[in-house]
Amino acid sequence: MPVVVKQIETVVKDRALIARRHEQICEAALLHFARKGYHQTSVREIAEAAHLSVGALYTYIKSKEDILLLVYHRIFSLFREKMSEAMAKSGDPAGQLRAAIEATLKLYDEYHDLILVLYQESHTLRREALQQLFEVDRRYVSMLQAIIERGNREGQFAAQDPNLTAIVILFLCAVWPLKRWNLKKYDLATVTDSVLGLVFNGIGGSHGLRDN
Amino acid sequence: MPVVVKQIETVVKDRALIARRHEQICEAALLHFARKGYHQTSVREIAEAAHLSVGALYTYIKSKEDILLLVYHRIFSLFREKMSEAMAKSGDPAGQLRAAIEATLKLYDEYHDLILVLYQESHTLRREALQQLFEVDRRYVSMLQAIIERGNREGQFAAQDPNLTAIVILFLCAVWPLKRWNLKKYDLATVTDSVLGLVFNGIGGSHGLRDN
DNA sequence: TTATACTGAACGAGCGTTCAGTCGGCGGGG
DNA sequence: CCCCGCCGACTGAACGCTCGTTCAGTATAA
Repeated sequence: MPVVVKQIETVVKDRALIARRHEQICEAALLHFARKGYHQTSVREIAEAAHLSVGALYTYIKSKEDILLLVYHRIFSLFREKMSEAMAKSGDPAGQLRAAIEATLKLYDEYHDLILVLYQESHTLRREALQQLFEVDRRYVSMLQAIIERGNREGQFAAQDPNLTAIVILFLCAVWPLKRWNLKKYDLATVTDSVLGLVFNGIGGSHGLRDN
Repeated sequence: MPVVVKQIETVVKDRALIARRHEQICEAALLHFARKGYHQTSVREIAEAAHLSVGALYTYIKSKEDILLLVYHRIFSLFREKMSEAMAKSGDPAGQLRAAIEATLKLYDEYHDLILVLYQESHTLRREALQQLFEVDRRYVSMLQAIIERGNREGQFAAQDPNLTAIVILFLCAVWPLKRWNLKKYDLATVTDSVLGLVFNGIGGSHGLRDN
């Protein structure tokens, strides 16, 4: 569902048109960002890929940075949606954690170029935009943290610091998009198994995780 | 020890001077790259920070990208040195793995801004330079991989795919520099403990998680 | 006629890069 | 011993180019 980013002031009035154009711009930008990065793609290129003139583009954004914001907001809304639905499944903490990790990896797989841009270009954002990004990250961490804490209470887990563990596990999922170039010979399922193996058993044991 | 990067052609003749200047440039560049990234720091800024004029700077490099290469080569030689000495210690695979992870995290701590630049600006490099980077990465992975394979043979570890596991573990160490902003309240020792805990025992703690 | 969406040439700033020129120390001829 | 010329190291104004951004103008539909 298209989302109008309210922080971005526009000249055009029609709300539906704004949303449609923002989506066009987002997709066009992502196409280039993933290949060349933010700084090496020009506004002209984005405009062309979005089937707009430079002038028209600038009636939907105030500056180039707005395009990056647009892309980031797309990530956020996407993840909010997908993650919370993945978490709501199994009641067992171990099952929930497994589902969360699987969902995250699947998302990272589907939007790997987006994640790459997220990690590589975050330092480009202004303080205000960065705070927003941190906030979203914190929310995902606390989702995982809640699961881990429950697992600890029920004796399934023994994590010393649930917050730290949540951060580390979430980061671990980013291997797939960030180290893609040297994971070429593996597929999503294999990497998922490896990550789940490490999280649940460490390096010492593999007790047949995928038993379905 | 200063290292002359032979790939970079220079106008100046004196080898020792080149090495000294390259080190100056490296440090100056890193200072700015860490704060603003590669694209947002100008050659003028780097020259000033290195106490050189723009013209003098260009007698030690051929283009701006050379500066990034210089920085990368610094990382490589540093890591080659430190890692191999850390690996050569204990004979026990578990002890070796632990030493390797601890050494990596300590290095990542000391040069966290360098690592950040490495991850954020790698897409700026030309194909040739990228291949070099990959090669170095592969070497570190295979160091870890060898340890894991030995641990498997001796029954201490049970990693299904040692190569994949090595990649994942090495990546895991990058939480510390890459997620620094939301690990502010933790210190190196705590994060090291957490990473070691996850690698050796998983989330289930020392007793380990049995099948569901 | 007017409001709205759009066009693309033009602008100015900043960038990476170059080069004509300066400086200082060293060596050999007077 | 001095002086001159040379050469290696350095200087920074200038150049050309690309970029983000703007705006006078066009098109269309109401």
